[in-house]
Amino acid sequence: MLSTSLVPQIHYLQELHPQDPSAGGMDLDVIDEYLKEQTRPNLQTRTEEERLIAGKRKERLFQFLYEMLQTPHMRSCIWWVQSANGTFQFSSQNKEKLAEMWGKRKGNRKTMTYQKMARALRNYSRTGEICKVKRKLTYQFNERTLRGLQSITHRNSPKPNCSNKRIKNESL
DNA sequence: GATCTTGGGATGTGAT
DNA sequence: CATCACATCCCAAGAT
Repeated sequence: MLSTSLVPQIHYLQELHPQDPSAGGMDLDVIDEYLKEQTRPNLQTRTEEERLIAGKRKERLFQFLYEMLQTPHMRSCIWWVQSANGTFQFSSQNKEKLAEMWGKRKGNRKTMTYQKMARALRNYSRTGEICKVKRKLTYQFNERTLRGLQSITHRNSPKPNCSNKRIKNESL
């Protein structure tokens, strides 16, 4: 069928240091190829058709981000600070790459930039899906949003249900 | 002090 | 026609 990878059934719960791991520049070529694929105008028309068939609405930004957070080779752009409470962080060096991917996926006319994507992210502060945390380039999914995304991602895998109430921000 | 990060108003756009 | 979810623009204020 098609490759509308809305639901990757991967589940990575790695708690890695909030250090920027992008210094390796490991998977950037893979990302580049991805970007090229998303540029094909043909793909976009097809997807639109399939979308209606599948009853799928356009993918939301927070869904895209969550998806990227579950994608190992995207760790050069974005990663979990604490996947349990939904805090994640962008790479200062590769955030534009990620934004570009977002823009291509949406089929925007101009190139998406981190500035513009972050603006959209700030709109989430009002509705609460995602909030900014004090740390640089770090945001946090709302609990409800996070649960929703998790349940969509793996509806079949049993999961250790850790009942964590909102964890206080680590002191900086 | 230049560059980076954050914040938000205003207005436009495509889809529903 | 209205609303939603950004996209685009732009400018200003902090942070590094």
